[in-house]
Amino acid sequence: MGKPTISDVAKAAGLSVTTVSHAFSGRRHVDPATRERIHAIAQELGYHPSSVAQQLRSGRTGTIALASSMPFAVAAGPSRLGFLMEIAASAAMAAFSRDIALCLIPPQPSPANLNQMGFDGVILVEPERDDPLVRHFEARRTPVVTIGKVPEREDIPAIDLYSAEGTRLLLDHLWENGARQIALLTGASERTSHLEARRIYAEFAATQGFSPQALLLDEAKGEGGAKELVTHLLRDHPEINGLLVPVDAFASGAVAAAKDLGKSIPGELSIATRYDGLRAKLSEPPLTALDLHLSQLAEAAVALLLAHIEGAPGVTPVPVPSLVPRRSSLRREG
Amino acid sequence: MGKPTISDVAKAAGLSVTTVSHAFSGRRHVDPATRERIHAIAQELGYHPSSVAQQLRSGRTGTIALASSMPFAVAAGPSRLGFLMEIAASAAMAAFSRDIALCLIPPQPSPANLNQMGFDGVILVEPERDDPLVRHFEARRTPVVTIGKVPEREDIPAIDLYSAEGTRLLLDHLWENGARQIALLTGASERTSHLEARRIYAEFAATQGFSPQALLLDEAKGEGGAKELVTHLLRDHPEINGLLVPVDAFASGAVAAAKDLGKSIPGELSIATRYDGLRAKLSEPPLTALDLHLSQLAEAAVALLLAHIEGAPGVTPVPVPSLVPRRSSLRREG
DNA sequence: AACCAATAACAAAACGATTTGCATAAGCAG
DNA sequence: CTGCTTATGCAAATCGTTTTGTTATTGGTT
Repeated sequence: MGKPTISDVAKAAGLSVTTVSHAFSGRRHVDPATRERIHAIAQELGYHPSSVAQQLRSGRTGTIALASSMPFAVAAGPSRLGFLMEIAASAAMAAFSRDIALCLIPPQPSPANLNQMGFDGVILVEPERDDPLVRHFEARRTPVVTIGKVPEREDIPAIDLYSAEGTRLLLDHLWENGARQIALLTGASERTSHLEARRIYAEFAATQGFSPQALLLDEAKGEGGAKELVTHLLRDHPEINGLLVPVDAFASGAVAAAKDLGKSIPGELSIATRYDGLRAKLSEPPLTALDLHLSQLAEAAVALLLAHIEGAPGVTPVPVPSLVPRRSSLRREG
Repeated sequence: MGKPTISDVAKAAGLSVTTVSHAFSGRRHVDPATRERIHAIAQELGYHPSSVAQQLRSGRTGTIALASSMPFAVAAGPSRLGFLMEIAASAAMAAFSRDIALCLIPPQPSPANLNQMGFDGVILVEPERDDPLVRHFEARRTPVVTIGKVPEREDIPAIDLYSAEGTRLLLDHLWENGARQIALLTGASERTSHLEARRIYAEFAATQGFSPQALLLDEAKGEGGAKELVTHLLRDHPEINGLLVPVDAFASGAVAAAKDLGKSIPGELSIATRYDGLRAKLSEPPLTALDLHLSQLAEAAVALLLAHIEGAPGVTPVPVPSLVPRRSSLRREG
């Protein structure tokens, strides 16, 4: 025999299921003595209301999901500790404090896979233009909010990553610390953070009067691809003495390339990246990066999503990134 | 008008819901032409079967949960990057590849909180004796497997963390690298990993013939508590030249204490910890630790849980920890 | 022409709760 | 004794599927 149901309890108590239901939900008055008895019997039987049945009735699952459209190589990475997991931890806390569970959706799920699960809403991390997951959930009328805007979709509620501001912080820092020919390497996909980085970079180069070198690389190529690309870049353009590489996996590759070429960091080449994760911290030398305040962003995203589910508009202010200067870009005196 | 239901589709197609259901599930034959038409209409209406309704019918939610009974201070930690998240990432992948979603349950949930959500099973990380979460899920007849055995509960399927073996590895290493008076600091809770560490440590001290110094500390006290405790320990027992501190937050505290006292690491004091996470890697000096092969354990746990849900016994072999020697304990030549 | 098997679709009963509208009984004022 | 509340509890509909048992309809055999 499986788990006891409400009617098992009703039967055992000699009452109707209605009364038992009311005794549990408190939506209507039931005689205190009866309620007491019902609870005792339920306890004894080990009865607990089925959440699935409640969900069916109420139309709410009490579950939200967290997904990333980034390729696995970047999103999870070899050490599995990254951006996404940092957000996941905070989001789980934030959701849970509101009596909501958080489901993890690993990178690049098959649509068939996703259909099986019911969420009240989804937080999507760093979506790209025409993101397939956005399409998927919109088709299903599942509310979506994103961390990082969906390009050209101002209508989708989003937590701003302030990529323009962050990029500016990093470029200014590199410049102030003596880099005069700065190159940029971003992911090739059309995510807001990359788009903004390229835009701000172009502006910056124009303002400071150096000739821009902006490279794109497929994110799935990971560290190895970046190493190869940067090796060529540095060989072809020996004048480059600063490198902005927002994708941290790429930054690791860039460091490796510089080492291979015998370029000292930051002596001959300054490097900065975006996400201050394991890679930035453990790099030799450690990489200048941004504190994106991910845990606050995650909390804000949860709040925004829940507001969106409720139909409330809701604007959540979030912090702007701050600079974490490290050895990879500290000023050379020469 | 809410989301379209199966009967909306049936109505639009002039068919019965039965036929539509079969057209989707393929459990019975429906005329290819009709099926085609049904799919077209469903597509147009934006219909997708409600997973909640399917769950109610099938009795399966297709969701498992991951929970830890560790206090937040240890489990999530300041950086939110730890043990648990590393397991979470791998478990999510493993679950997803089997068409199952993984729900994150943050540390120390309220029981009321848990009731709302329906899982087919739960993976519990490092439970302690009489763990409240174990009790909770057992009362609900929700299948549970653990990573790290539940003390005195051989009946609960578990993925072995091989704490005895790991402890022995670390102790042998410390000894071989010159530590002769080794103290032990574990969490005060009764988790298998602590219990085994204490047991093996006692054996080891007896065998090697040094006088054991085994300290306990409430896990919630975190790094600060450990620093204070270790400061006293080192002051009272200047002969101690090795320290085994499995809880990485405590290990950070121990390093801080040693530095405050002006003890050089590893010159005057060798330190080793268990989990090779951010703390161990970023510590100065970096800490000798164990590679617990968490991602393999997580996968094994998922497999074990699913087997358990199916009612199959199933034994999953898992790897034994391996040593990651670092500067904090490298042999001094003196 | 009668019979049987296969095909295509349907009606209705689950799954386990919540919710609404009623029914019965008791208490009390007039 | 009638009428009106208040206190209890129940029956039945509902949520959106899946599944089982059945009914027509067809085509092929003898």
